Amino acid sequence: MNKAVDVSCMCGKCGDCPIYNRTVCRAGTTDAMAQLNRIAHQRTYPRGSVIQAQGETCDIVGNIFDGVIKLSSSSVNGDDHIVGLLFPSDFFGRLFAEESRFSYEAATDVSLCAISRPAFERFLADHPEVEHEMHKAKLDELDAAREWAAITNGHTTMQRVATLIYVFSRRSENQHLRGDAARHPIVHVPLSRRDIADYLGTTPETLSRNIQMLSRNDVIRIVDSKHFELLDSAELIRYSGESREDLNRIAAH
Amino acid sequence: MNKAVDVSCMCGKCGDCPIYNRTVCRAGTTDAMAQLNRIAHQRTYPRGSVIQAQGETCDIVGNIFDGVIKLSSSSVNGDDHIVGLLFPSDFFGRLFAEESRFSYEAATDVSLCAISRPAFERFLADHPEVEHEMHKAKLDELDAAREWAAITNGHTTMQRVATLIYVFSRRSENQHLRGDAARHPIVHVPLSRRDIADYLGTTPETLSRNIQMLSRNDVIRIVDSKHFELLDSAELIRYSGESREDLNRIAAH
DNA sequence: CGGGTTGTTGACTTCCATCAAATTCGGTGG
DNA sequence: CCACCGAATTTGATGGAAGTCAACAACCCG
Repeated sequence: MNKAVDVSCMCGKCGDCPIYNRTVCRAGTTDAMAQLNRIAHQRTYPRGSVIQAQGETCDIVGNIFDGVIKLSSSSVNGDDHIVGLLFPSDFFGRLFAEESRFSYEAATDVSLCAISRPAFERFLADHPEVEHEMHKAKLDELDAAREWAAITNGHTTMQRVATLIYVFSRRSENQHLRGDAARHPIVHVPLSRRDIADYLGTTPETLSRNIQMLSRNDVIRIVDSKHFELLDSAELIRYSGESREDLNRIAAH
Repeated sequence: MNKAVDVSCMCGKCGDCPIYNRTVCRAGTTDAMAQLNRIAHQRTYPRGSVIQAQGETCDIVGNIFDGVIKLSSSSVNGDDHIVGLLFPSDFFGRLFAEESRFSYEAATDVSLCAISRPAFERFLADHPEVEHEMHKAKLDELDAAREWAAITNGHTTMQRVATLIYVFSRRSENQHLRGDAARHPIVHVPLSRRDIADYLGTTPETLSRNIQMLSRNDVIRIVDSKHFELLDSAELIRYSGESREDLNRIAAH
């Protein structure tokens, strides 16, 4: 197998690309990356826009550059359920399928590297070492999806809420904290209450009650609707009903 | 890419293999299959035995020949959740990972073609066209897992029960029906009530109540605890809260 | 023929979805 | 800058679905 070379991302402006060190961008050789650069292009979507609708033909795939994409399935009755969230450096889109079973929607403003699906499939056929990396990443994603399914099922809403906040606290850990280092970390959850509720399989009302409860019990402080100060990490873990190790494994994604 | 040849299954006794026409056994060339035959071997597990424990090193992978494997995640409190079921011709095991996040247990007596994981990974490295097929199969599995997660979340227990029975009715459709063709189909659900409950994210008690309810309303007739006569398919679909098309897509797996 | 497992039924309680109303927030134009 | 509007969030009150505890029946297997 060719040695992977740490080269530029396929987005085309890779000097300052923050996500260059993952899956696709890491596995390919310099030649492969050059090839990718020719077929990839940057795009942005405003919050709320649909990148790929459920049941439509799958046109594009790619890497998320910035923002959060929600992967959701909506049934006939109008109530939809979010089955996954995609973050920067995650791959989005459905390879090797004509139509998408889920919709990909921008939960925040999103910018991404897009590639035409057929073009990327041809690229993968030429570069099995890249497909191998994609395959491994998908196996991890499958494990994560199942792990999340196990959580949303066997647990109370409060446990799910606590788990979510903890996972997001780990995710935003390496970002700049407001104020001095001695302060408690600020957790940023860039989703609306409705989106969080859809992800956790509950309603905005019940979600709000649980968040307020955590606040009343001094586990978190609500800075604004999308920012929480984490006052008592150990207590949050207790509310989640999971062990710290399990939580960290989930957060690792 | 090499042309796929419709050859024998890797289990080694392929003349009468009932599952030869899927993923691995279909994608490889004759040479590849011969190579597989050398490293694969048949094995059987009695009902209830653990094929691969959660957190243990992943030794073996392979194809299921007969029986049902449950893929479950158990938390510290002892309550475990079934995150997936694997049927004949499904691939089991976790490639490219040192330890398994889930346990693979025989829900019924199981016989399978087993291959050492490292040996199979070397095989895949030599045969990218087979890895490509594995990759595609996993993408389908990921979709199915997410679809199931959406079902277990947004729906009532009765809807989940109805969905499960319908899916199993489609699955056992091509098997021999008892009695004459005019009779209603017999649905075989080879799982214990506890396993079904764990899969649906409920309790044996609630599950039992719902099954009895379907029986009282003449949707099904309970032949014995694992066999149901499907009296009114349309009514079952109504109870499931899904459209017939969605159900069939789910059943297609 | 017992004893243990599995499945069913009943009574009670808790959690959460629902409906409804109040409040806050974000943006827009005066 | 402030007033205003609509959307998002929070709070309150209520009913229903389902989990829990407990007892019982059916089944399997030695």
